[in-house]
Amino acid sequence: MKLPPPYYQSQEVVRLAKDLLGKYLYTHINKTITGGIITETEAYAGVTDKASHAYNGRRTARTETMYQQGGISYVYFTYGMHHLFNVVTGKKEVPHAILIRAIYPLTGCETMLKRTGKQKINYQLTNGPAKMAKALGITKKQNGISLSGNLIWIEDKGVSVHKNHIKSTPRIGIDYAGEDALLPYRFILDYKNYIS
DNA sequence: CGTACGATCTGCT
DNA sequence: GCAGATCGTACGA
Repeated sequence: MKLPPPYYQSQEVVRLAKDLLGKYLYTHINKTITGGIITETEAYAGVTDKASHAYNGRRTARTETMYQQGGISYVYFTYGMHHLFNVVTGKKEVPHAILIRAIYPLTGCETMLKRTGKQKINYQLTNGPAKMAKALGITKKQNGISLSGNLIWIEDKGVSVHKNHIKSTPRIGIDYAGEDALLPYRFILDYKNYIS
C-alpha cells in the first residue's frame, strides 16, 4: 500500500505529479495520524525550471534537500508564516520536487480542526498548500525525512483516477518565472467523483 | 550587515 | 478585489 522507494526515483516529475492525485497522504505527528486524498499537485522540474528554487543549479542550505535521492520530504517556510510540503523525486543530484497543494481531509479530522482553528470538516480545511501543511502538523522539523518511514508517507489504495477528472493549469504564485510560468504543471483532481 | 521578496491566507471592502 | 501579516532566505556590499 505504501508507495515504495523506487516509485519516487523516477525522473518523470511531471508524470509523477499527475500520478499522485488520488493517493493518500498521511502524517503521524504528536501521536496522531492525520491525512486525506491528494487532490492538487504542482511539478517543479529541476535546474531548468525557472519557477523552481533549484533553478540554474541554485544550491543552498535550503535547497540542498531537493538534491537528495527521491523519496524524502522538502518542507520550506515562506511569506513569513507558512510552511509548504513537497515530495522530492528523481535520482540524487537531480532536484525534482512536487508541491502538494491540497488534500481532501479524511483521517484525524478533529486534530486538523484543532490545528487550524477551523469549525467545519470539508475540502476548505486543507485546500491550499499552507493550510494543508498546518492541518497535517508539518513544519521544518519534517524537512528531509524519508517517505518510507512512519512519520510521513503516501499510500496507494487502488483508487483509479480517470484522466477526464484531472485538470491541468499553470502553476500558482510564480509570475517571476517568465515563460515557465505558463507551463501546465499544476494538476487538480475533481475530488467529488472520488469521495463518497 | 542590509535589503528585497516570497511555490500564501485571511479578513475586510 | 485587495491590503496586511510577518520573517527566513538569498544575495550583494
